[in-house]
Amino acid sequence: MRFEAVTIKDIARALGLSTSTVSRALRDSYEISPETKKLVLDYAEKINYQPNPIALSLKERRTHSIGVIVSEIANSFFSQAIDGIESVAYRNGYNVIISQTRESAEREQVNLNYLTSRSIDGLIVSVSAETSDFSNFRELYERGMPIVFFDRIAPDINTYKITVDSYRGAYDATVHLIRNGYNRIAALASNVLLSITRDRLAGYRAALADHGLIEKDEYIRYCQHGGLILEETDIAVSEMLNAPERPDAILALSDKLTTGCLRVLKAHKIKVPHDIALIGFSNSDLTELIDPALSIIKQPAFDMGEMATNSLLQMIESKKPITDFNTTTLAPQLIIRDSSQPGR
Amino acid sequence: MRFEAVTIKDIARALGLSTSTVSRALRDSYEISPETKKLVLDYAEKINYQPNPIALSLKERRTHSIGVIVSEIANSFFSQAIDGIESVAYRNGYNVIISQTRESAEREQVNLNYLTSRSIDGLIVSVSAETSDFSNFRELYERGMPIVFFDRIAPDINTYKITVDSYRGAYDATVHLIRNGYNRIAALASNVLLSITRDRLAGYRAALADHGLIEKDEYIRYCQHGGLILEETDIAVSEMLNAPERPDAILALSDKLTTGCLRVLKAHKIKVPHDIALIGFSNSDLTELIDPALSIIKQPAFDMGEMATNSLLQMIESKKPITDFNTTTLAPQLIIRDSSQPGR
DNA sequence: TTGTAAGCGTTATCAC
DNA sequence: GTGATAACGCTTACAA
Repeated sequence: MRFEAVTIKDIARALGLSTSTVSRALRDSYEISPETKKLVLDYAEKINYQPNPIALSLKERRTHSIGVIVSEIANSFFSQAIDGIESVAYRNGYNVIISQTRESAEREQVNLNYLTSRSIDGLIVSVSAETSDFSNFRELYERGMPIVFFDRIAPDINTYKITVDSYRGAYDATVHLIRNGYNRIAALASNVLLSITRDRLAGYRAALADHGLIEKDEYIRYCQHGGLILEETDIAVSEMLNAPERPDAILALSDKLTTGCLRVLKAHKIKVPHDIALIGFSNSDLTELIDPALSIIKQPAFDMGEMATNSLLQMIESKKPITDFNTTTLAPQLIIRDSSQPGR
Repeated sequence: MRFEAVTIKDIARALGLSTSTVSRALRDSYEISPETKKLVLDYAEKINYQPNPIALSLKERRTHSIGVIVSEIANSFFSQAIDGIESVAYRNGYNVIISQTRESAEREQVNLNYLTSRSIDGLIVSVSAETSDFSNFRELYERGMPIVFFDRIAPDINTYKITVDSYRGAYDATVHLIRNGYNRIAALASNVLLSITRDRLAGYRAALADHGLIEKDEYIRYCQHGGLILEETDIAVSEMLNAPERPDAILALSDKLTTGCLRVLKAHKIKVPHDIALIGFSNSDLTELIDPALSIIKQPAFDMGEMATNSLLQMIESKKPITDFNTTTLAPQLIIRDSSQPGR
């Protein structure tokens, strides 16, 4: 099965011209006479000529494609971010090539090799939960591949980064819990390797300290696979519940963990917020419909995708190398609903 | 900013060989002596040679990329389907290029032009809600581009199609409502142009007829943009509520419409299922957490993505043209929870 | 104003 | 066993 294509050569042959004349006529070059132009243009139109982007890519050494690496497409945060990426790419004539790591560093590496080797002009990445070694990204970057990180960033690579103020999001959410009278606040965290896990935990800890609460090890539980497996979340939450002093509130530090935590609590017949309050990072559109209406820290995912893409395109299209990179830190949105307030 | 690449030429020059020898050595050709092979392979390894996929594409006239056109990425059903598509593509060494129509036929057309002209080997499509004219797809298809449709299909194009039995899904859900004592059942539908809208409505109507219930025009409302705009859903649901005899149950015919309908009902302070029962098509993971736990018709989105991609790859890689296409119809899953049962 | 030829990176065909 | 050359589709010096 093959897609049969019309080429410049076909036009040239049909019209008794050379390929270069046809090429120039198609690009409306000043060197070509109006008559020839019209002739070529009309004929091209007639036989529905479409330039071959592959040939152009080979010549121009750019593909007008950008690669995207995320852990999981079917996830509110990432699908919203990809939505933003696609929007900007579309407006600028770029294709978006998607791949997912499923939180595996190994798969991330394979995807990286696969996407690069010049079939893309640039890369937008949110690293996998397992990634501890960023040398592959660094190496690629140093060899000239424009890369922008968003959300889960590579700390030591000097390029554009789009993040939200995770520290503040966790801090504010924790303070909100404290103000509502909770003082045995647990944190359900993703993989400790992730930049965002560390930032969010730092915010949580700072809020506790600022309010004279003592941080307890048994109140912090990690999920290596970011809650991709519900069982993992189940174990983590169960451990919290079995702590000598059961927590009275839980702060969940990622999308999957927030809803996963609620699922586990419901399975244990624990009422939220009556028995335990819950607040967490989430980007689902449905959190307000949930029972109880979930208090969340929401990230501007769509905007992050847009901004990451704008920065990337700037890097790709800049003539001179960019050295002055900045990290854009967006504000998370704290949305208080029922799950984190006593008496609801 | 440019990605500097190592080519076969560089290797040839460095080793004092010809490019053809290097090429053959790299592909482990029997014509090349073991010593030369080792020399080339070692050097290629050392300088991290990666073949240029663009050059290969030009030569082989295939890109190992497949295009995907959906209405919206940030939608449970589509993101799960894309997940399935990416999985199969990844296993088979294909890239996935995503674009979204946002339910606009015009944008669909632009994306189509943009993706095709041979920068992809095949296309997976779920048409936009607005699409009434399939001639662009047909033309492209007849010119040799492999296309597979899923979910929202083009009825008259003879190729692989992956759908769910929408008729049955709607039929069974309606019967379920009837058996639970509801007899003023309304249907909240997406754009009437869509194949799935018509199929689902047909199932709904058949169930009513089979149980001696009379279909009423005022119980059927359409949303032109598939509920992409909440306002549209609000108007449709409000009209239903204002019918001379208010419906006692609503069947929502798409993902966005199901949750949108619940949102509107809640805004109107209408209790589900006490005042009005609700069941609808949905692929969200969170429906069981919603208040009330939503009864849904779920589509095997991930599987559909996988199957669509398998069929497409078969078309792409088949030597002889395929003529014997089949339409795969998967069973929807009816999940009964609280929103559609009286006394819950 | 138009044509010729080289080049983008690779492989297939033909020579030697 | 290895090398030259042409070709994939297109653009662009350079010639005419």
